[in-house]
Amino acid sequence: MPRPTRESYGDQKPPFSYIALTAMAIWSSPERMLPLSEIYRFITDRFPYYRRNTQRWQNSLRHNLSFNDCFVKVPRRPDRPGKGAYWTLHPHAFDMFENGSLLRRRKRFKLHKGEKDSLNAELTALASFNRAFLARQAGAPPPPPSMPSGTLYTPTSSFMSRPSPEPPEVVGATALLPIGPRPRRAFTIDALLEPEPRRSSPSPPLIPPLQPHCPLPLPPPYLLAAQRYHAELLAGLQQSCLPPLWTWRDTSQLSHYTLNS
DNA sequence: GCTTGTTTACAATAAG
DNA sequence: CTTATTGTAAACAAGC
Repeated sequence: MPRPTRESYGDQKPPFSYIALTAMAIWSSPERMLPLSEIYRFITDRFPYYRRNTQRWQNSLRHNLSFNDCFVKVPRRPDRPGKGAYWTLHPHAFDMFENGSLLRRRKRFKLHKGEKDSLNAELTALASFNRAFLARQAGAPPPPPSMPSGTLYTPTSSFMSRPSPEPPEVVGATALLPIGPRPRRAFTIDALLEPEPRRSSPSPPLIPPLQPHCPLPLPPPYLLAAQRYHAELLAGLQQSCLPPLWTWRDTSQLSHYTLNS
C-alpha cells in the first residue's frame, strides 16, 4: 500500500469528481475495464482521503456508475469468474473533459434512447452467451477438441428452455441490434465459432488486444469464441480511445495526472 | 449479511 | 439568476 508523500493530496480531498476518479481507474488498467472492487482499490491506494467514510463515497461512486451513460457494464467472460461485472468507458465518452481539466466535465454524456437500447441489447446478449456457455460447461462435459467448429449449440439448460418463437440455436440474441448503424456478426455460437470473422467489406484492422490471453493449452472452442467477442468489443472501444488520455506525472505516488494533448 | 447495482429524491455547487 | 452537473442519502433487488 503506497504511503502518502508530500506530493500527494494527503488527507485533502482530491479535486476530482467521482466520474473523473472512476475514469482514471478504468483508464489506468491494461484492459481499460475494471470490476467495482478494483475501482475502489485504485482510489483508496492513491488518495488517502478516500480511506475514510468508505460507505459514503462508495455509494456515490456506484450511483455514478449506474446513472451516467459514460460507464458501461460489461459482463464477465466465462473464463474469468468473479464477483460483479467489469466497468468500462463508452467509446463516445472520451471528450467529456475539456482542455485537460478533470475537475468538471464540459457536458454530461448522454446516450440517445436508440443507442442505449442497442448497446443494452448487445450486452445482455453477451451475458446470455456467457451464461449459456457456463450452463453447458456445468451440465455437459466440455466438448471434445475434435468438435467441428460449425457445431450448433442446442440449449439444454433450464433458462434457455422457455417458450420462444426464435430458433433455439440463437442464444439470447434475438434483440441484438434491431436498430442502430453498427454492423456486427450474428451473435450465435455458430457464428462465433467460425475460424475467422468474415467481413463482407474490408474494414479497418482491429487493434490487437493489449494482453492476448492465450495459454499454451488451447482453450476449448467456446472459450475462444467468448474471448474473440471480448477482443472485438475491446478493440471497438479502443479505436476511439487511443492514445491514452492521461499519464502519471509522479510515478512514485501516482496521485497527479496530466492529460495528454 | 455483504457486495454489487439500480433508482429516486434532494442538496450543493459550478457554469452560463 | 437559471440551469446543468455533481454529491449524498436512501430504498430496494439480485446474487453469493
